[in-house]
Amino acid sequence: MPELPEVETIVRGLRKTVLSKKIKSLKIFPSRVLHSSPAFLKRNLLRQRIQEINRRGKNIIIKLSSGDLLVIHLGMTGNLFYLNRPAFMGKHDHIDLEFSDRTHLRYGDIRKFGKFKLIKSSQAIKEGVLKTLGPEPLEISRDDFVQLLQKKKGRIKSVLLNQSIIAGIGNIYADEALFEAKLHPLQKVSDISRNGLIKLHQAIQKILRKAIKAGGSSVDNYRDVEGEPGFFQFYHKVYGREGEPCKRCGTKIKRIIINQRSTHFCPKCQKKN
DNA sequence: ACCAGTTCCTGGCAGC
DNA sequence: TGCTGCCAGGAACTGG
Repeated sequence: MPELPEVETIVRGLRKTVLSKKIKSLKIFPSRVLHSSPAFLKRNLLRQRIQEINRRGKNIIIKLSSGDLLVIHLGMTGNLFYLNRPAFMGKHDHIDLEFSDRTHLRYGDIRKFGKFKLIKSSQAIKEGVLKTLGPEPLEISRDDFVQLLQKKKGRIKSVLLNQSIIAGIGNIYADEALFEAKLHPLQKVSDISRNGLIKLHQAIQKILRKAIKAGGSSVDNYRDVEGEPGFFQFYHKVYGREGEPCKRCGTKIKRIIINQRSTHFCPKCQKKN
């Protein structure tokens, strides 16, 4: 499932492969992942150049030469593949952009939880999707992070998953960061000490940086734009390790459900206070 | 205003 | 072998 490190890896891959290319043609297979009509997409994508590729939270933002933005969210199973030769559209492919050098960028999504949307430059500032996102976890300072969380209520795991509080962390990295910071996922944010929040800030940044270096985690079907898997899953200390020994103390890793999400933690290392 | 629960969607897998 | 039913979860939505 693409979270911040996977999306960052994809963005870097896109910069390497499609930056400054010109869109020559496109194929569209309408489905619920398309949040813009085929006619609107055709009108605004054809003959545009890829001017900039950025990430905001888990969103990929492609700026076109017109100034319009292509905003892509990969949901659970979305993918963007760079192809240097034409290929048949797969069962779950929704969009294929062909560039003037005859290479392609293909967007697919098996479970259709993703979003593919074109935003006119004039609407970009008003656009809610990106406006409601919290700060970037790799950019927020220690003190701003502490201040931000101190104002929040609820359990720490739910807060980390809430994109309007902090953007980009999903189920895997929330569990891994909480283990790293030795915080129990059910701990109320208001009960975490200033020192605990500082440790959490460090833990989040450390885990995300390491995961980006590893090209993300390929637990399900995640692949980068060139089809390569990430390898951070080999460094997971709690996620997907229910019943296995904690790498720190040997206690069996526990799995519970919080917000309908599996949550993995070490009951000995991560105590509630 | 806030929080918990429900829904969308499909492939993979366990169990019979 | 083939069928059924459950599970994975990001985010929008609903109901209390």
